[in-house]
Amino acid sequence: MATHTHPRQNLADLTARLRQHAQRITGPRQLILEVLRREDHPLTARQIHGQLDCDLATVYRSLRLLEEMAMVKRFDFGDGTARFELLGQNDDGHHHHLVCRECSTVVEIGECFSGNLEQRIAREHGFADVSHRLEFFGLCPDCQTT
Amino acid sequence: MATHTHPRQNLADLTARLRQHAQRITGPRQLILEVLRREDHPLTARQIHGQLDCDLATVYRSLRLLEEMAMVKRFDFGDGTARFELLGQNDDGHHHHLVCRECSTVVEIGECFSGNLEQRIAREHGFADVSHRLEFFGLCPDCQTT
DNA sequence: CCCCTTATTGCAAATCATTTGCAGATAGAC
DNA sequence: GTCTATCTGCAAATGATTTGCAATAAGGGG
Repeated sequence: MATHTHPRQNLADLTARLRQHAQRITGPRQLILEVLRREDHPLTARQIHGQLDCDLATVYRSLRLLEEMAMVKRFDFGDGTARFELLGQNDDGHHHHLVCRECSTVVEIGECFSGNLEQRIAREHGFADVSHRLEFFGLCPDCQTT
Repeated sequence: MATHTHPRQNLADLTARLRQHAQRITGPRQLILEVLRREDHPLTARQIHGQLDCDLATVYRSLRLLEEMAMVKRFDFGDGTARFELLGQNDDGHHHHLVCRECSTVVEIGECFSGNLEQRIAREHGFADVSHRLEFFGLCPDCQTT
């Protein structure tokens, strides 16, 4: 798959998708979608909350809802804080990141190793429905001089 | 406490490595090493603590110390709880796991995709010292029927 | 061995991310 | 506008992990 730079989706589409799932279009939910739409990096619940004017608990609840309806995808960079990205209409969101160990800059990685390895691993161990989580860590150009 | 059949390293070696780092050989630390040595899958701090008789905080502190001196490796299965495995003398511990989404059974995966992808990603984005974290998730044989 | 210094432990309280209970607010159907 | 199930805000609860501090023990020196 090429890079998964998801085309900016307009709010109307987003709210339409929300409505499809028989959920209410509330102020906080629209605001959260707007924030996610304008950023192209994974954001933490706290970062999202910082740009909004609603309760943190509501942000968490909304993100969970949006995740369940496949409108956002949760990523885990291993620092104990979840990050969220908006998903395109027919995007399963499968991609990876390259994260700077120093400044936490995030680069999106479109490519992924071939599914062969995954399938072989599943078969060898009798597992079904196998997926994977892969993230890269390193020092970004800016942090290498230090 | 039963001495099991897969003790890869003896306690003497482990304490020697501890001593090399000018750290004290305390009861809790030896006990933690014993527990890790007899298991061959990653354990949470709480699980380790359950087999011991010392404070949970001490387990966390010891694990952190052992991790810093490269005697144990920390893994993150994305469930918000760190797991730890004992490392061999010259083992960097780089390997992956296949985790059952239902029962959390863990299978160790020896192989890894070629470093080419990692190197290309590093070069393309100007990152240095790039590493990766990769874990597989699926349904183990036992959980497929249920 | 005993002593002494310093690392380490136990315990309780503190953090941090995230969740949950509940009463009051509100979106959307009628 | 009314009505009702869904939300939201707020506060308190969770669960993993960390930290402050006084009491304790490890290992070197005598």
